[in-house]
Amino acid sequence: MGIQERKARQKEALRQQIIQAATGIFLEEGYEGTSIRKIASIVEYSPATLYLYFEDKQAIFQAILANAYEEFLTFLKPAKIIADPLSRLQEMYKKYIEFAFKYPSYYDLLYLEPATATPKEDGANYAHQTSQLFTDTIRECKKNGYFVRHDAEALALSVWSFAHGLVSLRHRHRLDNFPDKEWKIHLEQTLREFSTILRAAQ
Amino acid sequence: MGIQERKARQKEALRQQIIQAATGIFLEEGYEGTSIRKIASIVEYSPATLYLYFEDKQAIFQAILANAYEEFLTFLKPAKIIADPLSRLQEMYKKYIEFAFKYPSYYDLLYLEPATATPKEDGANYAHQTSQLFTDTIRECKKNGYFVRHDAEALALSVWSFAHGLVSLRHRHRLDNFPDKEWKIHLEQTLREFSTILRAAQ
DNA sequence: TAAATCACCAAACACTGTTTATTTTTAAGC
DNA sequence: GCTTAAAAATAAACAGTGTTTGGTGATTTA
Repeated sequence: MGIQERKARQKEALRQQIIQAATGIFLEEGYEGTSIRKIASIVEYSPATLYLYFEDKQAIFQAILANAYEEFLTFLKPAKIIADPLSRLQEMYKKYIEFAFKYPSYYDLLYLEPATATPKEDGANYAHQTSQLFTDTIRECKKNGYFVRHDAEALALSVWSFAHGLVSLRHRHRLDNFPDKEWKIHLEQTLREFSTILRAAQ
Repeated sequence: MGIQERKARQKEALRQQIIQAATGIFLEEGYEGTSIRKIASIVEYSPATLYLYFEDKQAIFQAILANAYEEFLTFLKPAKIIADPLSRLQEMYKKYIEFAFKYPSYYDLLYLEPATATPKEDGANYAHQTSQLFTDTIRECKKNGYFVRHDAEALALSVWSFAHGLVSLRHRHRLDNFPDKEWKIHLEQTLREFSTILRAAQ
C-alpha cells in the first residue's frame, strides 16, 4: 500500500511548490501583485488546479504567513537572550522595526494587509502572539522594578503601536518628505527619543 | 461670452457630482469596494465619461482626500484652543484617534491606503502637514519648559507613530482578541498609559 | 448653412478570483 | 491485458475590475 503514501507525498510536494512560487512573486510584487495565474504559470499547472490544493487566494497566503512569522521569530531571537528585561524590550522593538524594513512584504502580510481571517484564527493570531511577546517582557520588567506603576498589557500595546506606527507610516509613503539618507538618521533619532522617554517612565 | 462660463459651471457641477457619488460609496465600501462603474451608474453617465473629468481612479480619491483632510482639521479644532501646550498635545492625539474610529474610511484614505502619489505632492503632503501639527505643538511645549532635552521632530514622530500604530492595528484587525466592549476600556487604559509616560519625560 | 468642436458612450482590452463541465491520467478488479 | 472506477488536471466560462479606442450626435463657431 505504498501507492497512497507516494500520492500523498506528491500532493504535498506540489503544495510546497505552489507556496514557494507564490512567495517568490509575493516578495517582489506584494499581495495585490500576486495573481493565481502568475503562480500557476510558474508551477506549470492550470489556475484551476491550484484550487484543488488551496481553498482560495487567502489560504495560499496563510501558508506564507506561517513562514513569515517563523522568519520574524528567528530575527527577534538575538534580542531575547539579553538578560536585563528593559534592555531586552528596547532591543526587541528595534529588531521589530529592523525586520519590517528588511522584509517589507513579510511585514505587510503579517501586520498591515487587510485580514479577512476570523478573529481567533490565523490572521489575528500571529498579531496576538506578537502582543504577548511585548507584554511578557514588560511583566518581567515589572518584576525587576521597572514600570511598577504601569499596566503591562496597556504599556505593551503602546510600545507595539509606536513601532508598528513608525513602520507603517514609512511603508505607506506617509514619511516621504524624508529622503532615504535623511530618513535613516531621523529613524535612529526617533528610536533614541522613544527609548529615552520609556526609560524615564519608572 | 457667457456660454463658456456656463459650460465651465456645468463641467464643474458634474465633477462635484462624481466626487459626491464616489464619497458615498467609499464611506461604506472603502477604496477597493468603490468601482468606476458603480460611481458612473449613480451619476447616470457611462464609465468612460468619468475619464473626461478625472485622469484615473486615484485622481477621484485625491479629490475626496482633500475633503477628508478638511474634516480631519475640523475635528481637531477643539483641541487646538487649549492653552497649555502639553495638555493640547494630549488632546490632539486623543482627537486624532477619535477621528480614526469615527471615520475609518477617511482615516484609511489619509494614512493607511497605498499612496501612489509622488513624494512632494498630494499623497505625502497631508501626512507631512499632520506631522507638522505635532511638531509645532511640541516646539511650544519646549518653549514652556517641557521636553527640554528632547528633539521636537523626533518626539513628534514618536507620538504620531503611537497614535497611528494603535489605530491601524485595530483597523487592520490585528487586535481582534479584544471584543468591542473590552476594547473600549483597553483603549482608554492605553491612552492613559501613554499620557503618563509622556508627562514623565521632562 | 457648413465646419469645427465638444460631450458622450458602446464596445473592447487586458486583467482579476473563482466555478463548472469535461477530459486525461492513474489505479484497481477481473 | 482489458475494463471500470476513481482521481487529477484543465479549458472555458462567469462576473467583476480599471482603462482605451473609435465613433456618434449635439452644440458652437465662422
